[in-house]
Amino acid sequence: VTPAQLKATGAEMVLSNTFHLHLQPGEQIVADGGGLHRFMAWEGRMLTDSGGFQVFRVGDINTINDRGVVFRSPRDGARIDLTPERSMAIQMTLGADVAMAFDQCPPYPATEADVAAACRRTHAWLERCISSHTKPDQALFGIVQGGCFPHLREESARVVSSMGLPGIAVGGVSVGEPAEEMHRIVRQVGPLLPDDKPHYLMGVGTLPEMAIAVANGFDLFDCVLPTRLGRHGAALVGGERWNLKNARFRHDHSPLDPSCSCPACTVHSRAYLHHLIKTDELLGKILLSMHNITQLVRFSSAMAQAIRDGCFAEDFAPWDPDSPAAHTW
RNA sequence: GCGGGCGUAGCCAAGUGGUUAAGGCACCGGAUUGUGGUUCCGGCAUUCGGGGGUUCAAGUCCCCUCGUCCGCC
Repeated sequence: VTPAQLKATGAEMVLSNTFHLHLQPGEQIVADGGGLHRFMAWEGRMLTDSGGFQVFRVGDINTINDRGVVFRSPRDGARIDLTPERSMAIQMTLGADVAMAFDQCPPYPATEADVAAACRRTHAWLERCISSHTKPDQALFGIVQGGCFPHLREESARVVSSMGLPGIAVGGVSVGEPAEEMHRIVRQVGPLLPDDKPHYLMGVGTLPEMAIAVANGFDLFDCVLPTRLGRHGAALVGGERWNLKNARFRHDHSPLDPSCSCPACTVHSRAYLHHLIKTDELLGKILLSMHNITQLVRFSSAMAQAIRDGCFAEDFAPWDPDSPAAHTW
């Protein structure tokens, strides 16, 4: 979607990816283009991921030790050497408003010993990130690890909270663990974080999971889901996922979601969206992505209103007419 | 009229006597959680144009028939 289209959804912040931008086009080109905001013409806030997650996700790691990670570029096989210092340098060059610490995100499942080692390394790397981060107009957030082990989570939350950073993230979730595990971690760790700093839950997620997280003190999220679902033909409607490929939409000329203000819903029909998706038209993916982002923004606004009105809870579902928070939707 | 080729799912097809008839597209579902992004997974022919025969066994061989394409008159 274009920056103007994204702005129209009500979104205020964009996450950009250090790993991918480093591989292509390279951070120097972004800097030469006036920095990330100007390069992509996004006037709102921006955050860059550190690349730590992609290292674990993309695999093909040559070596990983206390110094950093060496792996092969999945794009052209080139050797990539990523350390906390290097990640900070790249992120400072990119110039987002928020940079993320370079962490080690263990896969799921992982042994307690492996997760404990990843925590130690993540904490040591965090100190190096702090030392090498010298861009005063850019915030640096630390990341809590600890997998599914409560005592490791608790220790990591304590260590990361003690660093005096302007924001704290919880990572190592939504990496393939059962949803209940993730909810347990969110409920445990959220309350352990300092009240006066933004809490960022990385990689989450679905609307119900955002509500659980907000109920436990989280403020910030990022997730591929709204756009990935959009690209694959699914729409978030009334708390459900609808697959627009389904034949039931072929003759349905009503609006996708009559209560939604996005272009997909206000100017097009379900039958047309179905047709665009079935014919693999780029416009279908764009419209559904915009719709899904709009739903996320709308859900966030509804949560904020419900908190002000004293009717917010973990099972927040404002689209349900029987919900005490129905008026926020 | 004569000679030859071909008929297998909605489409393109593999199969040349031996367990439950490849595969692809389309179609019908499902999945997707710190962006590897046109992805992944599952379903979809009790039957091979139709009929008869040979054989323990036929999509495969034989006969008839229908359809279709090519060549020659």
